[in-house]
Amino acid sequence: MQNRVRQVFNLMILFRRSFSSSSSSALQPLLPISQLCTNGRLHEALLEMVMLGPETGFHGYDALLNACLDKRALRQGQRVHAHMIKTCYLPATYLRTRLLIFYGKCDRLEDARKVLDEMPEKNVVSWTAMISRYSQTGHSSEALSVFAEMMRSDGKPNEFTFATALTSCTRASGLALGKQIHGLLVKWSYDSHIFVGSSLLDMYAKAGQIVEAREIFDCLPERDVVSCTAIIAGYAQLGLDEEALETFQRLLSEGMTPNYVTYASLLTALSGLALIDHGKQAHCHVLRRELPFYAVLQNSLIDMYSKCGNLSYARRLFDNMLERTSVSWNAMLVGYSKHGLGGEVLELFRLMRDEKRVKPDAVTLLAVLSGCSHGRMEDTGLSIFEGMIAGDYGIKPDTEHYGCIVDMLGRSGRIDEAFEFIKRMPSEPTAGVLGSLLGACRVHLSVDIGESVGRKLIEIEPENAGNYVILSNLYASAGRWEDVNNVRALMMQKTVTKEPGRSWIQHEQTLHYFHANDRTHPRREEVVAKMKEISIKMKQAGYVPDLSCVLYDVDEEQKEKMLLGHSEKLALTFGLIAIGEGIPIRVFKNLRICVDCHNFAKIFSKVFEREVSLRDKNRFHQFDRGICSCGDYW
DNA sequence: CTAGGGTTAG
Repeated sequence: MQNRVRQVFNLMILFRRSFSSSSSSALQPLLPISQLCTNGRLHEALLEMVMLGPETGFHGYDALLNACLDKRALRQGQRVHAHMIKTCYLPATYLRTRLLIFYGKCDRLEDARKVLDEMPEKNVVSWTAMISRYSQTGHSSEALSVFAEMMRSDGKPNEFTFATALTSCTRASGLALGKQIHGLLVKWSYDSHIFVGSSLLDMYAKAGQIVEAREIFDCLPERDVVSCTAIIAGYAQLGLDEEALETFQRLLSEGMTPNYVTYASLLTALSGLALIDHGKQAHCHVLRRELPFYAVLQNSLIDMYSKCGNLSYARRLFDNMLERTSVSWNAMLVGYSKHGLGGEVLELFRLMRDEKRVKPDAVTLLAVLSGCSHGRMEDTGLSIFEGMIAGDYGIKPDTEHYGCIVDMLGRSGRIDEAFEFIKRMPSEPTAGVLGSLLGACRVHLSVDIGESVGRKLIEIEPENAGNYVILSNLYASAGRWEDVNNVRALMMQKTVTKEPGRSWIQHEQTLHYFHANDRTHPRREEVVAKMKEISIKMKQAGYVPDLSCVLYDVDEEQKEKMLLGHSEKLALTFGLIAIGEGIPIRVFKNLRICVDCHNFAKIFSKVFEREVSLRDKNRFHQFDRGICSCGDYW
C-alpha cells in the first residue's frame, strides 16, 4: 500500500517537473539527492537523478550508490551505473570503487571485475575490495590471481589487503604463496598488525605448521579474542586438545572475553579430551552470558555431549534447535554411529531426508555408512552405497566413502570382498583405505591378503609407523617371527615414530593419564599392587591373556606382563581404586582398544559388578555384566 | 570505501 502511495507521489513530482522544465528557470529539486537517500527515499532520488541528468554529480552518485548498496538494490544500482555512462560522467577512482563494491556485495562478481578492469587508475581500496569479495564468496584462487595482478602492476598492498590475501591462501591451500606474502609482510612491517597476524597464524595452523603459528602468536604485540581463538581453533583442529585448553585458560586470565566462536573451538577440544564437566561449564557460561545461540555453537555442544557419552543431552539440544544445519544432523548421526546404534542412525537419516530443509552432504553419507558399519548392518550399508552410485542422495561416493565400505566389509570379516572392492575403486586406493583393510586382516587373521596389503602400504607410506606395527603384529599372530623381526628392522631404518597409546580417566576434576607400563603416575605403586590382585580374580573368572596381542618375540611370561601393562588396563585399575562404588568407570583411549583389553574389560565388569564405559579412537564400548555394547565387533 | 578466528568426517 505504501509503495502505491509513493508511486502516485512520484508521478505528481514528475508532472510538476515536466511542466516547470519547459520554463527557462533552472531545475531545482525539492530535496537534494543525498537527503532523499538518507531518508530511504531511493525511488525519488533516482527520479531526481533522471531529471538532473549530467548535473547529478559526484555527491549525487555517491549517495545513490550508497543507498543501493545498503538495500542491495541491484536493479536500481544498475540504473545509476547506466546513467553515469549515458551522461558521460567519468567518475573518479573513488566512485568507480563504490560501484565495484556495490556489484561485489550484490554477488555480481563479473560486473565488479569489469569495473575494476576498466578503471584507469586503481588504488589499494579498489584492489582490496575485489580480492576480499572473491575471497568471501569462496573464489579464493580468483582472489589470489587479482592479488598477483596487483603486485605486478606495482600496487602497494595495505593491512586490509594482506589480511584478506592470507585468508585466500588458507582456503586455496596456497601455503607456498602465503610464505612469500609472509616475506613481504616482514619487509613492510605489517606482520605485527593484529588482523594480519591472525590470518597469518591461522594459515600456518590450518596447514598443520602449528609451531610456526604459535611463534607468530607469541610475537604479536597485542592479543585479542580473535587471534586467541585462531590459535585455539588451530590446536583443536589438529587434536592438540590440551594446548587448546591451556590457551583458552590463558585468554581468560588475560581478561579477555570469549565469544561464541571461541566456545565452539574450545568445545571441540573438550570433546576430544572427553571432559564433560568442563563442557557443561562452558555450556553454562554460554547460557549465563546470553551469548547468541548460533548453530555453530549448538553443533559443537551436540558433538561434545555425544562424544562424552551423553547422547540424550545431545539429542535434546538437537531437537530444540530452530535452524539445523547439515553439520547438526551430521554431529548427531556420528554420535549414534560411535555408540553402535545403527538403527538410530538410519532413523535419523530418514528424518533428515523427509524434512527436506537441509540436504545430506558427503559427511552425512560417511556418518551413515560408518553407522551401518558399527551397527553390524553391512548389507544395508552396501545398498546405500549402491544408491549413492545410482544418484539417490545427490552425493557421489568419493574415496572416503569407498574407504568406509572397505572398512565395513573388513570389520565384518568379509576380507575377500573388501579386497575385491578396492579393485573396483575408480582411483588408486589411498593409504587410509589400505590401512583399514590391513587392520581388518589383523583382526580376522587373514595373513595372505594382509601381507600383500601391508607390503603395498609400506611402499606408498613408508613414514607411517602404524603400518609396520600391524603387519608385524599379523606375522606375530601366525608365529612368523623372522618376518616380524624383518619388518621391525625396516621400521627402525625409516626412523618413524608411532603415536604412543595412552588412556585417561577423570577423577576429582583432573585427568589421570596412563601409558603402557606407566611409571610416572603418582599412585603407580598402588595401581601395580591392585593390578596383581585383580589379575588373580580375573583369571579365576575365566580371563585368558591373548598372547597374540603382543608384538615382541619374548617368552610367554614376559608377554603376559606386557599385556597387563596396557594403558587402558592401568586406567581401569585406577578407576577401581579411586572411583566410588556403584559409579560407572569411564575410560578414554587415543587409539583402538586391543582384543585382550576388550576381553579384560568384559570380565572386569562381571567380576567387580561395575559398569565400564570405554571410548576408543573409533567408538564407545559399554561393558556391563560381561557383555560389551559393541557385541565384540569393532 | 577495503580486513582476521567457527561446528560434523575415518
